[in-house]
Amino acid sequence: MSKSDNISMLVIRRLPRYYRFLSELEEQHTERISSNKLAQIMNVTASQVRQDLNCFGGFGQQGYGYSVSQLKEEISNILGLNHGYKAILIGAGNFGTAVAKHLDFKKLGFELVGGFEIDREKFGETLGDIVVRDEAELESFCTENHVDAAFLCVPRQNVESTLERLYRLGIKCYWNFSHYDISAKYSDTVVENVHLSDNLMTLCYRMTNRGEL
Amino acid sequence: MSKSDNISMLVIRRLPRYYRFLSELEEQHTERISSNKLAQIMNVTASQVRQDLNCFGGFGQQGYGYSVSQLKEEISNILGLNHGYKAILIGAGNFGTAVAKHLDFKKLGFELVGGFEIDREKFGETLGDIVVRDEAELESFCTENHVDAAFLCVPRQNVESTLERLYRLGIKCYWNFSHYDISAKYSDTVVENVHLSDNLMTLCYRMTNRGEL
DNA sequence: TTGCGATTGTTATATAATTAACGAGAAAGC
DNA sequence: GCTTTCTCGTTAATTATATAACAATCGCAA
Repeated sequence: MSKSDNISMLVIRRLPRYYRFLSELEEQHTERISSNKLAQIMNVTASQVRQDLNCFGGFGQQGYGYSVSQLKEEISNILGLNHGYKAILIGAGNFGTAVAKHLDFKKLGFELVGGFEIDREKFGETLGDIVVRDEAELESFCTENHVDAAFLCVPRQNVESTLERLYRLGIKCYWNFSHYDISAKYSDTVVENVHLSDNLMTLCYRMTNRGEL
Repeated sequence: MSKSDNISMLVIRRLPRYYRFLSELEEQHTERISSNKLAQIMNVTASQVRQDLNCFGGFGQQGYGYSVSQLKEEISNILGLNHGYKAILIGAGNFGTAVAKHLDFKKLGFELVGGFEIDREKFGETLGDIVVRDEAELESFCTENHVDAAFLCVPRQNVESTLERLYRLGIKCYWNFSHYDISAKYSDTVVENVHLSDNLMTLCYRMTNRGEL
């Protein structure tokens, strides 16, 4: 499928950004775009745009540029946004709720199929498309329903035990909101972390040392 | 203050992670740690640990290693976690609420001093330490109170106008949760983005291509 | 249908980041 | 107090990433 089998994570992490800008261009009914113009809008170099895209194939045409809709489609395929991976939400607290309600998972390659909580007061609550279940039902649910990934929105002290249960159930893909490093512990997993605290500390650093920018 | 004035963002972004692991070590009453052991726990190389830390100073001692509490303190100072920057929350929807309630800003270098919303039903609501105000009061509030940064939790279509108002008020440090690229537009700002959609798409890619890991 | 301007894909170069190597200095044991 | 072991700080080597350069190719106009 891909030209090279060894594509840098840096390139991968830029793909959603390309996708985002291409979506905007499409909304504005722009049909074609050159690497130069795209680079200008995105505040990067044209070289990088061309080289990034060429990791996956020659989507452009000399003298013309790239077709916005076609390129967007290609990136969507590369990312696998059409897969509709089945995901469950673990933890329906403030964050879990916000995540479940806020995002359009269908457009992001996923389908949210269930949510689990410890707090019995929340059982039966509806969050977007899903219903909050008793966390004790996790095992039965996952054996009856195919689940590809878990969105971890539990407090840090509960992560390790939850993780062990999920791992035993064969669920090894995590979107991790908790203040805990999964990847440092389990190596055969796929983890994307959203470490909000880390991110905010970085902002703090940059505010403190902003003279150097 | 720092040995070199040109420290890579990659190093900076690793600092909160060091801080996190050092906090854990401190909780376990570990007094000293070698770069080797720390690297092992964090799943990185010892070389990187030593070189990262040495960007800011020689905090260790040959034959001994690093003092956990001292090193943690040093990193805290480097990040500027003691500053207590005054921040306001823009948008008290699902995400804004979750962010305001969930995080311990004091420990992260900030103090949340106000929240603003369009939806009048939310005016007067309490979120953690703050009260939700009418967004129309933004200008008066910011002239009466010193504000260093804004946490942007508004939907994408409202970002641009909000941003313009904040910028005019002299607030140029943003923690951005919206699906929009500030840094590509304003250059004299400090922005940290939490692009959840981008992050989830990356997870999707990695699940789709996990054979290559 | 021919030629010119535009823009890609790709190769070469420059820059940055990571890892390895090692000398110097401190602690701990004898 | 001497020696051995540890472990840092730092410099050197390697690897990875980003930028620049340019030939090949295509649309478009004359």
